[in-house]
Amino acid sequence: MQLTFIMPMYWILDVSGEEEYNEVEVWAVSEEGERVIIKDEFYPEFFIRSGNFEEDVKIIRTLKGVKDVEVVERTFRGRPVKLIRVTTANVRLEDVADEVRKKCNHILDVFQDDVRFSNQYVFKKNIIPSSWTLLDTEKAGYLNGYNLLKLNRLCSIEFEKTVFPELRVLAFDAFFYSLKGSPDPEHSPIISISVMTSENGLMNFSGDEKTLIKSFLDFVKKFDPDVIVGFNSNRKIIPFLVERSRKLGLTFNIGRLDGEPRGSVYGHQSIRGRLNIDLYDLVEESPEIKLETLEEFSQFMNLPIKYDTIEEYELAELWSKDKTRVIEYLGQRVKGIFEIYKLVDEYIFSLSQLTCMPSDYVMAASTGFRVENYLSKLAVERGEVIPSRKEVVHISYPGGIVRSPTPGLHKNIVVLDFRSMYPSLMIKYNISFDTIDPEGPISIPNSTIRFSEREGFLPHALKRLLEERKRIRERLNMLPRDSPERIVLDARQKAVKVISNAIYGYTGWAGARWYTREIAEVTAALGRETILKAMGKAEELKLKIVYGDTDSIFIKEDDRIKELVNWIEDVLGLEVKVDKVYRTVLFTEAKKKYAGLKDDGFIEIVGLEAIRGDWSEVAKIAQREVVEAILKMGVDEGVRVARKHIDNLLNQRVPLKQLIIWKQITKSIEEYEATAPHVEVAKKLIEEGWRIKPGDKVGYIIVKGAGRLYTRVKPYFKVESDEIDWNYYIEKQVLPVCLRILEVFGIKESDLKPSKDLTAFFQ
DNA sequence: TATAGGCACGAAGCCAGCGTTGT
DNA sequence: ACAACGCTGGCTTCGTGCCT
Repeated sequence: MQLTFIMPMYWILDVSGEEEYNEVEVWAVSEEGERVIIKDEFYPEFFIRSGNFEEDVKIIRTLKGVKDVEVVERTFRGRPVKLIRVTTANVRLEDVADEVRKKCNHILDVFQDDVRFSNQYVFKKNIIPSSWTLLDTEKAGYLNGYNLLKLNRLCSIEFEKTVFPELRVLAFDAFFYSLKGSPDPEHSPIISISVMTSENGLMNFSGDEKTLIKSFLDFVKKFDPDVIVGFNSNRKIIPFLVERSRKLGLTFNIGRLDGEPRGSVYGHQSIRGRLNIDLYDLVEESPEIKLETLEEFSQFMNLPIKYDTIEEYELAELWSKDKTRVIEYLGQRVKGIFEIYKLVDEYIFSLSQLTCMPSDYVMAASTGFRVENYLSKLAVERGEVIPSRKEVVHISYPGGIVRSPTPGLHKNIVVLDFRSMYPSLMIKYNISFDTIDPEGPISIPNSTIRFSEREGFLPHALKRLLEERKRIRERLNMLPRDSPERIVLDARQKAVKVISNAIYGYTGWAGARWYTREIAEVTAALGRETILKAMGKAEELKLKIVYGDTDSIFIKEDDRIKELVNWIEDVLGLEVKVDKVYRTVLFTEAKKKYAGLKDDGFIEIVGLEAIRGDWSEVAKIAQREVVEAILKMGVDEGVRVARKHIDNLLNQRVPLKQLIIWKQITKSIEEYEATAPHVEVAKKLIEEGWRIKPGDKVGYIIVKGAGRLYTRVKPYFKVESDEIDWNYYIEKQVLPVCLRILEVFGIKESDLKPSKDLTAFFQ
């Protein structure tokens, strides 16, 4: 019988635990806004497939740390299996698993010994982080001023309550003092820490270092934030503050219980009882943000924050000269961090709910692990055992088809897009690791692989995601534009899309627990078939195809497009939509590069140098203007614009900042086989005390001189204007990118460069 | 603690061919 | 006369960052 008394509802902030003590620690916020710790007992488990159950069970029972042993039924990749379930107590799971591997003689497989304690708990108890949950608890005392509760029973998750609670948010950032090179906690003091909260506004801590740290920590304690948000806090700021505090004999305890932040999985710094969110993680997954700076991120989010940017190399010097300006800039940064956070929190919590990862972890985790967590949760729900992570060799397979574009200008081009092509194909053909069946009724054109009819794990996951997205969007469309619920729902549908779009790629990822190359391969093959069939039909209908890539077709506007769309939906059984219409679109000979003019006058540039992060600003601006001129006015205007930019360089009228070329260091310096300009710059910087790790970007300028390019590069902040090799920027930057566009219209290099007869050039 | 493959394009690296230079 | 040297052009490989 269902009890009807009112049970308190909590929003799950964070789940963590101590495996050795079988103690789970859940931090939550009640509906009334009280912050509580909820403790629960939990015994993690792993599974063994054995060749001799009787004997192995006997041995396992004698092992230290084994609480319970039972033979259970599960499925593994869809097939029923009998497994030994080992429940452990007072030990680390992996230690018991290692012992089992050593002592038992008939082990065929071990499962789930590598699934983290808190994950096991969340999956098994069906707890959804960042969501409202009815909990049956009893009071068990106080801890550091927080009500400590003991969990009796988890009741139910309140899916209907979508709006998140009011959390206390603290944005922060810090500057360190280093005259030369990157700061290091051993020698570089903390200059200043700034914080911003909605209640207290902007605050700054400067002055004596020890006092500064103490007052910052005091403030954190007093304000008691649920969320601490920074930019580059996981990899840089927090580890630095922890180390530096230690050096000064202090403990950087910013958690709700005593202790320092702990380095955790995915490079995340775990702060007890609080969510530690690093916005840099979001920058990394937003390809639109090239330089990955906070300034660029703010701009990308359309925030009207003005930054008086100070770069790292000039910070120390400026600090001695003008402290106010440095503190001012730090304040601008913190404000930016705070404002950005307010725009992305719904998305973060949605991803957290979906993947069942606490929100700070889900931010730090990459796409593959988010997908994997989502699938793992589903697996436990379905009695499917989670495979271990194995090291395998990956052989790549053919992917999508790209059609060569018809070069030139095209008027009125319709872009037809398949809706979620790969997910749809996986659903349509029931493609999954657990449905591969040589005798199965579902055959794949041009392939020997076959699938069974019983709904597979991945199609099930995908259907759930697609239905969820549809449901959310239906609800969303009924709500007023700016309503909080609508914003939450919109964030949620985006999160769902991210996960469902990544499932195909996940199956082809060698690091995945459910890595199944055949699945990815056959899905890609079906994708190729689909687009080829669609293009064939388009041609049959006498439609003019201009270009196509993987799941999109660019077609000259025509009434028969409707017919094509219907045919694709009826015959191929897949959804297509008109994604956009270009009034004019420009193609060169190259694939994956074009520029289109939309009806509203907006110019969309795809793939061209103008949007790449590894070209100088001057070249990017020049190309963008040439493209715009051609699309809006004509080729002559394009030529004029290109000449103007070349002329600017000839007369050295371009600001140094526009000459910087930024390139990423993608691996450790020793691993580079070839000598490259950006690597040489990195080497120089390292010699001078800068720390450069993979993922960092170096900015350089080409200076005058002879020989290889890598002998003529300098870090941008060391270049004097009389050293600049202006000719390089003409010949190797502006000219090639402009010519790439103008060549399509028969313009040659000589048409852009000043001839001996100057009157002809400046006409 | 890397979702996948396809593609363009610059610079380096290598080699053959050829002219110049020094002995 | 001829080896040593250096330049040039053609081709391949490395490296980055984009597209769907």
